[in-house]
Amino acid sequence: MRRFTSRYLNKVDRKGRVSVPAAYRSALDKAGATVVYLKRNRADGAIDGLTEAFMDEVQARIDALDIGSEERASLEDEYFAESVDMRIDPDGRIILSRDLLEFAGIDEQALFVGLGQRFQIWSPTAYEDQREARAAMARNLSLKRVPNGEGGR
Amino acid sequence: MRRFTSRYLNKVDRKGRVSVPAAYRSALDKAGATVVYLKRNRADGAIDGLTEAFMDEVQARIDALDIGSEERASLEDEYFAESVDMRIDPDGRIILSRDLLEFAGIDEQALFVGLGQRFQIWSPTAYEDQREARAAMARNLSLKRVPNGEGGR
DNA sequence: TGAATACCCATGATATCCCATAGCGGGCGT
DNA sequence: ACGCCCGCTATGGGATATCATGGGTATTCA
Repeated sequence: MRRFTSRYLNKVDRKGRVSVPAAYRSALDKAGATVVYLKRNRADGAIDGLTEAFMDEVQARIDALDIGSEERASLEDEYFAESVDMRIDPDGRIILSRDLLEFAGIDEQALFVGLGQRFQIWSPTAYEDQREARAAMARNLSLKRVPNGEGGR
Repeated sequence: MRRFTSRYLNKVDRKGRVSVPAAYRSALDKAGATVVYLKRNRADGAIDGLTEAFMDEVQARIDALDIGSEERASLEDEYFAESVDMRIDPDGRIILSRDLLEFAGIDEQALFVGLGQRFQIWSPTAYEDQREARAAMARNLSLKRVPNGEGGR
């Protein structure tokens, strides 16, 4: 599996553990990653699952900015302070801290949603609430071709 | 872990000791660092935790400036004169001097904020006060691709 | 000699690891 | 084409290691 697709509804046990869907784990293995970055996404209230490779790219772009600039500080805060790096345990699970569970409104069940390069973890009800809006927007959008020399990686 | 992420709220005991979050210690080990530089950050009132590698990058940028320029002298002062190097004790703690505690307005609790290559130590209330401003700025920024041959290290 | 610092140990809470089990699906052979 | 068997996945529980924190004691330096 090369990218994150489909949806998986998994249980959160009372220790806060959730199984990462096997398909996602295989996508992560492919990238040589044993860690996942979980980031609060304040735009939609979900938890973003990001790969090490993605964070490396973010890091590279931030490193290119001026040290001491407010611009750099705010981006560092947005990407790193809002993220947690999680190891996937031997059984394929991660732990969602009380903090993250509360942020995303997750209690018993966590919905994994594959979005290609990244995935999200939602409270099932919260996802349902915004799903129609996303679908409606997608119906009115088309995918433009990438101009030469851009859209890297 | 390879970088500083997330936030950790730790207690400052009456000797001025604070535990460095285990994840940060492992990031420091990974970088082969035994010392951390603590620097008063006069721009935002927090304490910067900087690695040897980060200081090397600062040094490189300063070395590129004109020798004898006021600009260079003031940046040297800001980055080197303001920094103290801290040893981490066998239990994973550092001591924040009365001086530093006062500068950052920290009393009982110290908030560690991971910012990728560096971290900061804040008074929880002071951090809260400026957090929204940083978030707002981040929302209006995007991370541009690093042009070839730049943004190195 | 006194204050600040370094080092040692103790403790509760939490996370990490290990093992066990149930259920589903795929593959295989007949 | 059908059914059986095996392996993997998701999930639960218990044992173990690690972490943050507190206190005590030695040591250093002025």
